[in-house]
Amino acid sequence: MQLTKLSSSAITTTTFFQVHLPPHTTKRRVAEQTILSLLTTCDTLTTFTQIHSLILKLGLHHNPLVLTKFAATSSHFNAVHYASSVLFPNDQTTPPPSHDAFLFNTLIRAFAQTTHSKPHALRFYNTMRRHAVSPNKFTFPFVLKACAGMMRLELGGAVHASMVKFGFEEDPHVRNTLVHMYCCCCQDGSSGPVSAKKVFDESPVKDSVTWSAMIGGYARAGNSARAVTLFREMQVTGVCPDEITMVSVLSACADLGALELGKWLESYIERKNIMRSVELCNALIDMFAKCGDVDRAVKVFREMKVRTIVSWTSMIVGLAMHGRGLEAVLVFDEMMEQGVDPDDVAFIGVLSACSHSGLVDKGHYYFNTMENMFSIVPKIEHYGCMVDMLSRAGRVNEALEFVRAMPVEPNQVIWRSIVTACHARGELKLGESVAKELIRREPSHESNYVLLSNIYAKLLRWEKKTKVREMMDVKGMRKIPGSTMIEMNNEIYEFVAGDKSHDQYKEIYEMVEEMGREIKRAGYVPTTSQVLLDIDEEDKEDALYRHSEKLAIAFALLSTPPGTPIRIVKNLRVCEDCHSATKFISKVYNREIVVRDRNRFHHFKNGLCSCGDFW
DNA sequence: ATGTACAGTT
Repeated sequence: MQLTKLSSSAITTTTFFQVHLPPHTTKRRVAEQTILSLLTTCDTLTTFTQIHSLILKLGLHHNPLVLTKFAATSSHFNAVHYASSVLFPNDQTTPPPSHDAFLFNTLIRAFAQTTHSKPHALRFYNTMRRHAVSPNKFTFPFVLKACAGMMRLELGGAVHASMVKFGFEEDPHVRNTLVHMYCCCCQDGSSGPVSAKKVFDESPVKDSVTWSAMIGGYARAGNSARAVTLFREMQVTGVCPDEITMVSVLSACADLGALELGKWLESYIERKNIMRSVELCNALIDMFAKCGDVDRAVKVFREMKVRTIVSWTSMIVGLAMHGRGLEAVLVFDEMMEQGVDPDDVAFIGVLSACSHSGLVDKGHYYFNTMENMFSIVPKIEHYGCMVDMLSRAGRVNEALEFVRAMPVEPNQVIWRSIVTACHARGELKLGESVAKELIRREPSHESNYVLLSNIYAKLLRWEKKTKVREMMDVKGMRKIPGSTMIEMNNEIYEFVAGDKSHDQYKEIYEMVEEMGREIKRAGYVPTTSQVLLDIDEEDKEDALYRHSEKLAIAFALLSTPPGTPIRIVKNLRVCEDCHSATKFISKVYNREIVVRDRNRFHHFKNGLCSCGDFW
């Protein structure tokens, strides 16, 4: 019998032979083997359905091996009803006595690992409990993983309680997954991974997985400083980090924009012989780009032997972030030439590269390519990139036409990018009406008020501007305070506007005064129109001098030898005045100043900025 | 069992 030759087309032949096989013969073992192999190569739902009926016809649905394999395969097709009918063929409520925890575990694991099947993993866990099948220590990691993927905190907590009841809370595997579950479930909460930290702290034995889960949890929750601190604590305890720990630490480092830390991490990876997996290299590319050393990111990228779509996308986004949009699209083309198909994220990357570098024609080309060549249906983000691209290029009317023609409902992000363009291009009447509409629809979003207030400032309508300000006060809203971070001697310093918490604050303010005098002599004129307060011009200049990035730059000028490049990281977009002042500072003090904005870099050198004032 | 890229902006 040549039934081991397997493919979809072999099914019919196989069916023909197998249905006629008498039970309990040696041939029956062949049947079992055949089914198992067929399940391995099963790649379409149709094939899977055929195998399903085959199993039932052959009475193999009591065979634990076949059952287990079938259950696992069913998750690929989200075929929960098939799995149920094989598990409980006669009676949907009572499983045969042969169904033990192992079988349910297989099923739960299979569904927990497939993105869209996680609810079914929980369903089978409930079924298991309903039938009083006792879970064992292998059950919990799978169930917790499903809870983590669906961010079901309450459910996760209940599973935790039942885990304690069954006495598995001491198992290191289970505990690690528990930490991970609590980390994943708290991501939308403001309190951070508190429950996870509690389990973490109470774990008597912590291995690299325990630490990775916790560090990754802080990094994903946006608490990057805490993630890095935890990594330092890990080193003290002597547990050696693995490449997965390092990916999380690098991601936190990228978020902080701490280049010195990042360089140290790379040498640490080298020193400890930590495996440079593709994911680790991807994290390095992202980190170097977001910390301002995009050339080093390119170096890592070029030295990689195997690249994934994430590697290419990180490189494209990295280059775009530094205003090197042309290089970014070249990398995108190179990727396609090498036969790597871009995904939707890669297209977001290349479209935003076009948008930030004014490459309107290329943007249109890639947008069309996405649908025509790769059959990727554009999402709201892709439309957003296109609207932003047209708006930035000063083609506000075309942007509006694009919005009208697109098949999805525009969201607030898209309207805000139009208002920003109106502000920059002097289309103030249009900007005002769109901003008002935004406030009407989304009254709790601070940035809508700020946008409207900026437009009134440009129109010199101070009374209206004050009114907007009052609306914000009534609702108890505040502008997010701007802050600037700078790395100096292995410390990270953070400045906010008018900050006086620094030890050397007097010297810093004197330096700011001096900087102001020097750059004015070189031709700098303060841009006072952006100051939100309705005060006289001289006070406005004063308010500008207190901006956090000027404080950080003054601190850097005081603390580093002449000629050293200065790197700072802002939490918001750089303001017009600081952008202009920094250009003059780079010339007058002969310093290269690298500023990381909320979403991109400005390299100031000799009075010019890499963004070409296009940002 | 733990990990990487993602439109606008204050």
